[in-house]
Amino acid sequence: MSDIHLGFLLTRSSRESDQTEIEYWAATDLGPVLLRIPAQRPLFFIKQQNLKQVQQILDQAERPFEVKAIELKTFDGQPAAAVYSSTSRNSYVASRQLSRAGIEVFEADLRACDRYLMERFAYGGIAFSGVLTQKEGYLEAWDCQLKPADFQPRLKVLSLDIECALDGQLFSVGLASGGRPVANEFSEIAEVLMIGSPQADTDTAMHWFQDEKSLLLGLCARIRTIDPDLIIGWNLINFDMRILLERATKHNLKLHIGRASRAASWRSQRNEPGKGYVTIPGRVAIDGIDALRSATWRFPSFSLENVARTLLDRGKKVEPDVDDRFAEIEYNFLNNKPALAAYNLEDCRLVLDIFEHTQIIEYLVLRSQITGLELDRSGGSVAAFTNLYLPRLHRGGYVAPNLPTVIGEGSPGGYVMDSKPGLYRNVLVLDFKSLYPAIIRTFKIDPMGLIEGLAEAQHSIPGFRGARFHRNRHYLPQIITDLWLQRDQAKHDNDKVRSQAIKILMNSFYGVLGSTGCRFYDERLASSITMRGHQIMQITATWIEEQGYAVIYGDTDSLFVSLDQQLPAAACQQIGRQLADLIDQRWQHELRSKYDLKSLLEIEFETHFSRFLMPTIRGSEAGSKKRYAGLVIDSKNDSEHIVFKGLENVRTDWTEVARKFQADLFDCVFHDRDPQQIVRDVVREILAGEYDQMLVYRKQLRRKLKMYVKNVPPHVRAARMADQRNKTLGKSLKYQNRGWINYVVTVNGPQPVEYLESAIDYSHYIDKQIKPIGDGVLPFIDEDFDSIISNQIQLF
DNA sequence: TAGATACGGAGAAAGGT
DNA sequence: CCTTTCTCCGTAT
Repeated sequence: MSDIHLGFLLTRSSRESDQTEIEYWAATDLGPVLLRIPAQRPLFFIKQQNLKQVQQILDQAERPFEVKAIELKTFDGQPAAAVYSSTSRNSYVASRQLSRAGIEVFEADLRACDRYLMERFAYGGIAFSGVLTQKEGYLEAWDCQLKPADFQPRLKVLSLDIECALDGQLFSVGLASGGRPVANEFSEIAEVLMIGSPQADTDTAMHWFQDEKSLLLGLCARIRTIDPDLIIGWNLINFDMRILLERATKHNLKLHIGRASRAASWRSQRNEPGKGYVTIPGRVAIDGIDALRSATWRFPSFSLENVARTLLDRGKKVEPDVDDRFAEIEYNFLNNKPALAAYNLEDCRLVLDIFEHTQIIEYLVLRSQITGLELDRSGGSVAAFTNLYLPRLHRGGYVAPNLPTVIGEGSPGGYVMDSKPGLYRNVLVLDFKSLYPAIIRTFKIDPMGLIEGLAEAQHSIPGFRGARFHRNRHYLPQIITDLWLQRDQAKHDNDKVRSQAIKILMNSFYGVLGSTGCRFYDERLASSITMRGHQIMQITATWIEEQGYAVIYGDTDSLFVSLDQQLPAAACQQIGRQLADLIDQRWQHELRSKYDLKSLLEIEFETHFSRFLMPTIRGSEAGSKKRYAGLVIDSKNDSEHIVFKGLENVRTDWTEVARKFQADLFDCVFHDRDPQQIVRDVVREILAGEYDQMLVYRKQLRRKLKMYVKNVPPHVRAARMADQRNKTLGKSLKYQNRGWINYVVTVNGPQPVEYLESAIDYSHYIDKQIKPIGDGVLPFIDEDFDSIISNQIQLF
């Protein structure tokens, strides 16, 4: 049979022998298919001016190659030639030799399996033809042709979680699946593989193994039988998979959990031993933490307990100490295997439910379909941009440039206005919708367009830092326009996942062009975006002021407009809409007359704050930036809420008591109530010990504990004290390698909550957590923190 | 297995008197 | 002892 089939790409790799063969595993409606594409000739590019020298150097190396002049040219206008090799290895060696000889090579870093897809614009979904052969558990397509297609895969998802001793020795492995994840094709699987003699009294389906080695072999067999497309877990790669691979190595085993019984392998991250990437041929291993982060989910803690509790309202109340947890697992392994099995399986289920709740697989699949990135790839903005841009650039007649070697002065960021501090009534916020993508579309910002625009200076569009952009020869504006339309459609369809995936991608383009890790980096590109943004903001602000309204603040793409105090809400809303219309029209006119361009800038009236506070910088008269609060009234629901930006209330490194106090205080002030009582109350209650639980500081240790040498901040002092105690008590050290620390300030300095031994320093909290918040607001209503609490302060 | 810059505040360290 | 600078964290966009 040689029909056309549809599939979704799971994994990609090259096999090297005397030739390079590309292999893709795809999920299809016929089950897993291995696509084999033999005899690929990896290539890179050189300049034709170096042809002779290249021939000479490569002839000496006695590796087969072929050099061919081609129609493409480099960004500096030189004609290019392609250098083909028989294998990736030979191609790599040849490019290295040439580089060492001072000859510039282009696109030598692209993997054959990535280039093949890229050049065909194949992103996730594919159609393939070729003869299908039935193999054991999968189909194989030999020498197939491949092209892009829309295909929604139905993926088989398996959740995996291991339990082990502190030293990594395995106790059990839980496997779960079921109807809960939307995309999941499995019927219910819920089982635990455990070391030990068979026991009858478990509620869980068990597989028993006599030792670790047979457990590992049993797990491999079980996974091959279940045959999932995705294996998911919590910290799956750097914990479960790493340990499974380490234990397998210890027993001289390979972990044959891949399709076609192939072995999983591990590659360590540079400079980060113990962290890395796992490759399982035919299957994708997805860590829930990385996946949620990549979709911009944020939690104060990404522990499974906390995320499950937050999203599912399930999970344990208190997170046990690591040592206690391992101790309990070990105790249960020895004395209560049913309990261990139940615990093991529950974690698998929590992960499944989190995946379902967040629709994270749907997000990853969409991202893969839009960008061509692998499902398990986190980050990858540069790679996504390259996938989209490079093949188009080839069609435009250019080979891609290399990473920048010299970096100049860089590019400015967003424009942040000086603010006018004060307590206001009726403040409007106007926001440019996706400002940077809109600038790219409007002003035709594009890597190739820059080259061509400079060459044709007369009719091109001016940018900044000497840039000029071609009016027609460009790709990025169209790529963004396509995404923009798709996003509008997704919004119209109420498809939040799709809309979110597109938004993240569009917003990453500007960052990529300003990143030296991207081969298309050019200061003139990033500056032409941000500096145009500055200009747009400043001009728009003058237009608003011409209408008689005060602009009191603005940041990057938003402007804050103060209206008359007396205006009713409906009138404010109307002014907001009128201003937005006026601004859109003026930009249309302005850009048409000045540059003969169609403005795609769009400003939206986003928020009406009925009350608003713009604070001053602490200890200064100047208005603050990136810090404000406002009261929004939702007339539909007859409800209201206060929006905090940048202030202590939204900062996780401030104590709960401070955050709550700030919320209460703003509530008072925005409703014209006298705040004296709540100020006095909070001070009295802190001193009375009524808030002790809310006085905990929580802060990240963003580097290794040893690396804090230049100074020792409080959270580091607390962490060092904790691990000192852990050491004396023979417990494992918790803070050496980054992480979070909870501490309390005592009369003897900061102390970790788990080893709190001195009295809490209440005066510290009043002085450093309550007073600064009072001082930030009270002067605006002619009150003063110190005077309000003057008779209480004598207490200490 | 490389998106960006701008900003504020606390507290330690360094520097001046 | 007081002021300035530096380090660190978390945040806005």
